[in-house]
Amino acid sequence: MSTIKDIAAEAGVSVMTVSNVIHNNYARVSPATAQRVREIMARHQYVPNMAARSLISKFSHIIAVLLPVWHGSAASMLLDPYTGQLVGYLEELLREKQYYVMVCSFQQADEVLTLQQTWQMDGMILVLPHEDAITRDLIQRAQAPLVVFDRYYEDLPMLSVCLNDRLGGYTATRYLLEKGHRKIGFAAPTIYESSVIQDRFQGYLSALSEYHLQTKKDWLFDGVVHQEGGEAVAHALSQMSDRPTAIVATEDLLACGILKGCQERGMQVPEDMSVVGFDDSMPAQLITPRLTTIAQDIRQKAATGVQQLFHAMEDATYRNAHAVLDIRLVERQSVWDIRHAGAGADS
Amino acid sequence: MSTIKDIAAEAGVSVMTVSNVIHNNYARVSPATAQRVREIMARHQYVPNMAARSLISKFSHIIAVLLPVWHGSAASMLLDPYTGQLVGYLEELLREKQYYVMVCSFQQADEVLTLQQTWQMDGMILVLPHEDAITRDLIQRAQAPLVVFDRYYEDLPMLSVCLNDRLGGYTATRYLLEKGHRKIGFAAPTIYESSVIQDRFQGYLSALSEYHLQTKKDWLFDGVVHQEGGEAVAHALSQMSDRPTAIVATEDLLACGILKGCQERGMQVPEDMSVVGFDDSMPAQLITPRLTTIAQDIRQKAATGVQQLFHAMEDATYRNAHAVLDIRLVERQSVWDIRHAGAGADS
DNA sequence: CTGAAAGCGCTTACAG
DNA sequence: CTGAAAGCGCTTACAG
Repeated sequence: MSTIKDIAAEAGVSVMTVSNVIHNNYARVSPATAQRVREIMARHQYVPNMAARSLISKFSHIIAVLLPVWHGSAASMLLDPYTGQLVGYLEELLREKQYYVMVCSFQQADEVLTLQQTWQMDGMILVLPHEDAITRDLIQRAQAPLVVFDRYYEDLPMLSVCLNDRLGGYTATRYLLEKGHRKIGFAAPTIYESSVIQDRFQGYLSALSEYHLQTKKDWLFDGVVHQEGGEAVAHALSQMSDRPTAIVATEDLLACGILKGCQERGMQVPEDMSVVGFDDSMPAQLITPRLTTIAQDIRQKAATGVQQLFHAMEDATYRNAHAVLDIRLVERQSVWDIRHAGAGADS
Repeated sequence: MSTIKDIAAEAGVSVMTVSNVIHNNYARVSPATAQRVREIMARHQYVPNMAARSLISKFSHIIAVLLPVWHGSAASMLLDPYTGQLVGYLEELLREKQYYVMVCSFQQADEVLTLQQTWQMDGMILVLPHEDAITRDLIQRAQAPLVVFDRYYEDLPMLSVCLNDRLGGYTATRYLLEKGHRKIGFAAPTIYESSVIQDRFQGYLSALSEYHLQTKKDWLFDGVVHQEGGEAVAHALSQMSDRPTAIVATEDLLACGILKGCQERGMQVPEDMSVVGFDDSMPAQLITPRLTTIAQDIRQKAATGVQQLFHAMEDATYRNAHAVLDIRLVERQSVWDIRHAGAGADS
């Protein structure tokens, strides 16, 4: 609870000398004085007050991790294993750089702008962006550098970190095609509203077209989220006369719901229904059969976003950059090889 | 970016009048003035600077959510579905009360104390406490109200929110006994170091003793965490000559790992190995068979902790309270009824 | 190498 | 009902 003033008094120097010691301005303070002041600070367990520092220096070392509120409840977001992990890595990386992280759920862009001003936040990170309108609004009106994960807009200068989602959709679909599948469906929380899902969808379509195949309207499942969404897809599939033999799902939990729902409706998985997921998050290893999925390196993704953010905080002209990270297919057991009645894959 | 000074100048009043308008001190400012000032603030989108406010008022409205770093990596903590959900609810509840939440991973109590002083944090919440030594140190040296989830020490004044863990362990075990099981094992991340797990273990033992049964050293699995831990348990079980027919696991993910590991080693689940989990978190519904588990109301738990915290922030004498929340058994399909060869449970 | 002074944006007694 | 003044803990030019 001691202040810079107390330290200065005890050391018999001015407060500005103490300040210089704190900031290691060696040019401005003699080694002997520095040493003495440092000892006194240690003895008093002196901790600088960030409020005072922030008030005068205009930066706070606070980074906001922004969590959009979906469907009225803020709590669900960290339940999502992918988001939880991403936020965990972000905290770890930011802390290493001596920054503080505030997690803030929000519904409207205005709330974020207010928050940013309230604390003079140095930067912001948006994960799991929901509605386009709000996200665009935020990007355009943000008063501090903002990095957006998993969404981009070509017509807006912005900092984004995405996967090579087109390749992801393509790779998942291509893999199914190579295993002999010709009737392949696609399931996503929202096919047409998110750039990322749109890209995965385009990848899916382009893989199909390489085989001169087309999708079928019935095989497109839009607006399905998490396990419940997947189970709804399974229900729809079970009712279908001309059923696909495989589904590309844009989220592991969704893929798991499909697998589980199909099993519970008497289908064999993967024999009767193959599924490829996305993310390689915790549920992928939990489900039976273990999920074949498009994996991403979440730690690297977090690190890339943090890099962009710090670059932007140092350089006011750096306000438009799009990082596109690699994906890779992780083969497990959720895809049936229908060319010959062999097992899907072993791993 | 406008300040209270700008607003005051434009309104032709003193800054203190503006301050009174902001704080709704109706006794100290005429309605007409208040109205005029309010309009000007709205037009300028005036947002008070918390750093300045905090500097002078000694409180910050910041609550720290403290995440202990396990095994060197900070990121894993939010991966845990229970923790992720708890943190999500905490953020939601604190935000409703107009508080800001900083998530901070830490390794030593000192880091937390420094952090608290740095930002003059009003309160702190510790989830997922790890080592007793560090946790006790923190409790004793904290300079602001601290609420601890899922751990308590009887010899220390502290604020804690736990489950009725003894009842939880008892209920899980008793349920297995009633289904005819007589050889029942127990698996936990750490049986002897955590008060919570110790309570569950006591509950387990007391249910056994009601049936005049004892546990066996081989059937106690200590130090097993998450799915990998569960798979290690399954491996050990598969090698065992005198194997238990059921396991009480103190964490859903651990329970899932046991189920999955047993399946992969050729056992039938639940026929050859029954499992009861703890938490009723997301994995419980994902695994096949769906997990019978001791459920807790995480939202209520979060709310109880927040209540304690605010009580403590308002009343400096409130520094010792232990909330014990109810549990309930959720019957699903992971327990086999071995009295007659019927199915375990239907739901 | 060291210090006195001004000031960041706000609130809190104290006067009127 | 309204204001002038002091000050929270710190940093930033400016002098010496």
